[in-house]
Amino acid sequence: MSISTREKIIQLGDDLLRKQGFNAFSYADISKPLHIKNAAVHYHFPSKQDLAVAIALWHKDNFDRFSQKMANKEPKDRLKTFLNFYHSIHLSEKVDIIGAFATDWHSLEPKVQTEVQEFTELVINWLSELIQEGLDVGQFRTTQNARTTALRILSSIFASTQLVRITGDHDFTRVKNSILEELIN
Amino acid sequence: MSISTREKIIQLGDDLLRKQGFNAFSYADISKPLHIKNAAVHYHFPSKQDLAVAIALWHKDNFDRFSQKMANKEPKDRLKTFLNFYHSIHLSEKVDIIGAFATDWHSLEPKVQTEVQEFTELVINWLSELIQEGLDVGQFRTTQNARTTALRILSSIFASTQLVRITGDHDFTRVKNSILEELIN
DNA sequence: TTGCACACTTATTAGTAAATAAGTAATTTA
DNA sequence: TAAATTACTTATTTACTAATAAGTGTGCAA
Repeated sequence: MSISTREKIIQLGDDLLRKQGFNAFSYADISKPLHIKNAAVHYHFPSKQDLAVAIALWHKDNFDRFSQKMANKEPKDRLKTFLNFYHSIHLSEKVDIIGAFATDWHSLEPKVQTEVQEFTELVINWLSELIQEGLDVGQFRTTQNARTTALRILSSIFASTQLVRITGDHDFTRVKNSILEELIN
Repeated sequence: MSISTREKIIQLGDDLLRKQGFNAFSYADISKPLHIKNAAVHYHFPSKQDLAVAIALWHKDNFDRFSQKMANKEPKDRLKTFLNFYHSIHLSEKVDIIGAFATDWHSLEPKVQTEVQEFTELVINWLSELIQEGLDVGQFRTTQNARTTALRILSSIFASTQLVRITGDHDFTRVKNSILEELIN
């Protein structure tokens, strides 16, 4: 089962969005590497905003699969896998999708914003539950409530994918380790 | 002493950069509100990259003045003022300049990147010193070293200016308070 | 008073952007 | 096997982009 043109466009669009920013790539940047014409991209995604919606939905689907796969693991391991996932984002020179959408927020149509909002809440809720569970079983410690802790972890780690573009590699590992050290008993 | 056209361009450029993103605004977005022609903007800043350099330098100058003004205050108050400054960024619907530059990093020329790097190190060093001082006088507590704590505070607070565009207002105050509660003895 | 720098405007260019209409070949369905 | 449907290409349009060349008026300096 080979990957469809539609999927290739979404994946390349996601790549460009997170490497360059929503307003820094064009349909030509997608059509050329795929050896198709710009009109073919418009066939699958009439407007760039439609492509943005598809990218957001793709992330929701991926995250759903991810959280299902993690469901039976213990909180500590789920958190580590989550942070390792961000490490791979960093290594591939991308930024997190939430930050990429957020900085371009005012150039996104409502239909895109809604999908991004739903995806973000998905991630925050998943993190909050994971933290609450870790607190309940005595694996984690924190003086804050679960959602606040989730927000701090999420913001720290996704900002790091941005910050290390400026300050360099070593700071990513620093932040990642400090999140684990601070939380895990 | 009225504000010069050059300064007006820098300030409006900064505003647009942080509200819309570097690739989402044009010289027309600057010239129109200032009632000048697009060529007048090019007179002061031949290329958009030159404008970006000027914006970065402007932030460095501002931060220098800010840190001088704060020099005699105690660590706790310096940190609170710093976080309040980010609160005002959030209220004006902008994102932090570091994140704005970071997501558009690959569309910036080396001369811009260098200025942004210097500004960012300025902020991180200032924060690190403030934290170290707070630890020394027993005002703060943390299990991490000063730079790591600085990175976590900076990333949390600047990511929050982005994140709350998606999740809404209340989460900013949550994160801000949690930074203070966690650190201050 | 002249000449020259400064801060612009007028006018234009070359390039790129997203988007669309119309056509085509291959596959699927009725 | 005829008629749709799918997945494109060809060709074009409209709009906007950063950037530049050449000109203009104002004020200061020699």
